[in-house]
Amino acid sequence: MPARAEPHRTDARSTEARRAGVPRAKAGRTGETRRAGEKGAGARRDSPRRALLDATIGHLAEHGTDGLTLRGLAAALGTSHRMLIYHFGGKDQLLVEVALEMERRQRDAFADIGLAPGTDPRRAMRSMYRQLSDPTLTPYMRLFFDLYGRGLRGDPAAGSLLDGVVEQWLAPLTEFIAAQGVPAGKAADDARLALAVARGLALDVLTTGDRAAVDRAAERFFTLIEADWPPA
Amino acid sequence: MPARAEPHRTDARSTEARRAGVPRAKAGRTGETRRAGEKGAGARRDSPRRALLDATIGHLAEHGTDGLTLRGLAAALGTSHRMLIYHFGGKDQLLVEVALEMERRQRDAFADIGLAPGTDPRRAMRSMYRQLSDPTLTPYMRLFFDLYGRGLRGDPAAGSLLDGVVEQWLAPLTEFIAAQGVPAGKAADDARLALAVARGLALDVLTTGDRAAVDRAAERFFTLIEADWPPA
DNA sequence: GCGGGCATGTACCAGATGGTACATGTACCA
DNA sequence: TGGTACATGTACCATCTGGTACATGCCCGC
Repeated sequence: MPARAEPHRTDARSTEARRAGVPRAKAGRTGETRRAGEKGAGARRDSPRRALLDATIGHLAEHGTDGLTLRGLAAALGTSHRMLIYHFGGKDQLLVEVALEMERRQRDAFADIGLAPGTDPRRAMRSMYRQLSDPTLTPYMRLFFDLYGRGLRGDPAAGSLLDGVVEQWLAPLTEFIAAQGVPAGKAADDARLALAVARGLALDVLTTGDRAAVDRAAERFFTLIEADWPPA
Repeated sequence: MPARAEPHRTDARSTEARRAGVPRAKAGRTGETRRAGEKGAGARRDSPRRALLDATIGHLAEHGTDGLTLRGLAAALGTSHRMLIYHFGGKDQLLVEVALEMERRQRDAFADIGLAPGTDPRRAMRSMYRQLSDPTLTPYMRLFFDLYGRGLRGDPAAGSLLDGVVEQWLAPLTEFIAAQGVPAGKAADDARLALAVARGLALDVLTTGDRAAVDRAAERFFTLIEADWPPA
């Protein structure tokens, strides 16, 4: 009976709790149960693992996923690479988890963005844009495109990010646009276009850093598309 | 006097000649001249190197830059990793060269796209779009975003690609739009917007593969922006 | 026909990497 | 108080990586 039995059960449902410090143990559970084991069927909690994941995302947002090594990451987070393997099962699975979490955050971001019906669409659109282009998010945007690229490249670890990256945004956008009185088919096309604009401009600002110019281009888009909507 | 003196002079100006087979020697020149040397000041020609570079780009377009290893690449191209180091000086420099070449191709692509003045702008715009969205280019598009991501991530090797990715396209686009009678400032904003649309839709089609939907979204953009142009 | 320089192959190396083995610390529950 | 399961630290290892050393093939100009 070798091996110690370790966690990384990939249940990871956890209820928020961002902004954690690194781990430094205390409570929580996990349970790798590598080959045999598989006891303790519970879905207790997470905590060192959760903190590690958040810290990892923070680190990747800052430094990118490119030269990622378990040792380097661990050193930056104040752990040992042993712990990363312990909690996540390995490098690839860590990245999978990161991609999943990023996807989750994207979804949450959209939920928070407030498409409350009834608000002035002109206002709503611009407030949406303002929230998405918040400079605070820049590192995460970069990480988003980093993982996006990985997924495009075929990296299965980042694949999960790609799954809903277009469709998931299309649905609410289409709904919003249709609510402005635009016929269904046209609304769907407009939504796809709007998403492309958002992604394209995000790339632009990440590349050039010229926020003012990008803002102007966005404003042009809003103007163009509003002009096409039926008058309220 | 150790070392054999090898090429990778990074002159690489070469006059086209795409579609070469792998190398398999024959003529050409290069000349690494690592530490001392530096003799033969000429800018003779290229050929094994050129072929290697083209083949590398082909391979990267297919497999991405992610797990790239000199040995793996060399095996795929039918050479030894020794030769890649010989001709390019090392892995990083190879990637730099790839990025530079991709940037060159982008520029050429734009030049070929025919913004001949006098042609019907409605036609010109759509022909531009058709050329850029040619399915044959898909792998190269993917590689483009792959390198783009690397650059965003701070990889100095891919940095050269990033330098002009936005501005270089903005200039001719602005010119084209201004030629439709749009005032200068607005034309610049429209150009930036159009570029964002192009990049965003390209990402979309790479992700979803739904060419028809993307074409419809593009068409929506053309319609919107044309409606805003002064009548001919 | 021969010499020099480009091109290539073979062998090798030091370093880093992901992962494993094993010993141990620690908190909670019975 | 003792046990059980999670958490962590210390070594260690096989493998692979980029890069180097060195010998040699091969073409072209003299």
